[in-house]
Amino acid sequence: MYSAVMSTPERLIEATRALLWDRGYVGTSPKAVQQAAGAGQGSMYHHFAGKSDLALAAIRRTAEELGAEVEAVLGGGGTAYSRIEAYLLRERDVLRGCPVGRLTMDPEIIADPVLRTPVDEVLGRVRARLAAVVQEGLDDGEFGTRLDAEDVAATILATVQGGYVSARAAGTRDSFDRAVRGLLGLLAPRTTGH
Amino acid sequence: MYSAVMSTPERLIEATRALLWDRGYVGTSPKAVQQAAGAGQGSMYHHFAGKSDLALAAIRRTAEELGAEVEAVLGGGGTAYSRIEAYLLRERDVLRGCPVGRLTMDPEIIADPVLRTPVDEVLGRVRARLAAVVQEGLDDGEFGTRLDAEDVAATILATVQGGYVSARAAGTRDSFDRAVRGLLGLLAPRTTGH
DNA sequence: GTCTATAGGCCGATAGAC
DNA sequence: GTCTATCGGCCTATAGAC
Repeated sequence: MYSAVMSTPERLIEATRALLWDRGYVGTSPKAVQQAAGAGQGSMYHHFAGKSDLALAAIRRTAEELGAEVEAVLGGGGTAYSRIEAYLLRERDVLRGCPVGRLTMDPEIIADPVLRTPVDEVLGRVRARLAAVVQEGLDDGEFGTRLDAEDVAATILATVQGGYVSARAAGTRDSFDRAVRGLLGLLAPRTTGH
Repeated sequence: MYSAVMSTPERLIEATRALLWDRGYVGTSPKAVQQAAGAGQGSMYHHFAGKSDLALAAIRRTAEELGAEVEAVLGGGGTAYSRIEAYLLRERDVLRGCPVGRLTMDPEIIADPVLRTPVDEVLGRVRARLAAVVQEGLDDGEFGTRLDAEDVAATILATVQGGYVSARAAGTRDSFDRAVRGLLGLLAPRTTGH
């Protein structure tokens, strides 16, 4: 139940965001949204055309928020390695998973270009931002040679997204943390050679 | 609709496996299973106690199959690197995602220990198998030094699971392939040093 | 803007005939 | 084993009063 200081549309969007995160699109019903938002049936349909319209507003906001958070971490100062480390180690509710990545498992979202687009766009932006940082690191000789920045960026994003999967399967964030440590180990500047 | 040469329970399990893969647990209804299996309502409830019982049979079989496939690839000959490469490059229906990993996004599966256990177990076994191969590679000096085999194994599994997420978001397998290439680049024996 | 009433259909399951 | 009938409840809206 969201605070009454928020407008009804606001509360509906926030309730939908939380439900999409936890239960996905298929598992989220208008009725559940209304109850969580403290709004009536007629009220919801007055402000939004229907379930998919409400989901679109929720997804857009979640995507926007994620994009801003990632930019805040990757746009900071320090070496490329330290910024990637900061991205990988940033606070996460690991067992809850990624509010955006989770949506890719929903067939109805993947099948609908309107709903899929914001999901595709943020993940694409995160990947591009990671690639830029990796490229900086390559230019500065921070990482091993002969690496492709776009490829490594895809690996970093995938490690995070897949880390959630492992962690949720196990019921503990342990495997997420392991995956991140493993990746950092592979990325780490090897000053001693081998 | 599954071939009539299969018994009714067989057809029900196979239909459930396909639906769980594509639509998840929440998105899979007994009615849809019956139609796909060509079985009636009463028939389904005669062979299985209900939706979760049927899902359990389906999940167990899918998990078993995945475990065997992974073992076939990782248990083969060649260097550790080449076996990991074979695992990463094995044929996959990338846009369909992982039939096991997908289930971790289902709150009802994660919340039910009976349904979650087979999911947790296979992914755990895959990770352990990967770790053994990585350790062999470390012992043979194939990889950079100072790496933890368990951590790297978690990274490999996560890259695959997360690769599916990226690919489904984009609607193309491209980012999956990139993530894999990036990981192989990071793992690659660097004979030239840097 | 919000409410209640109503709709047709699916949900997951049970009962009992054949 | 498989069938049809039936269940209470939820799904996603729509309609129209207030």
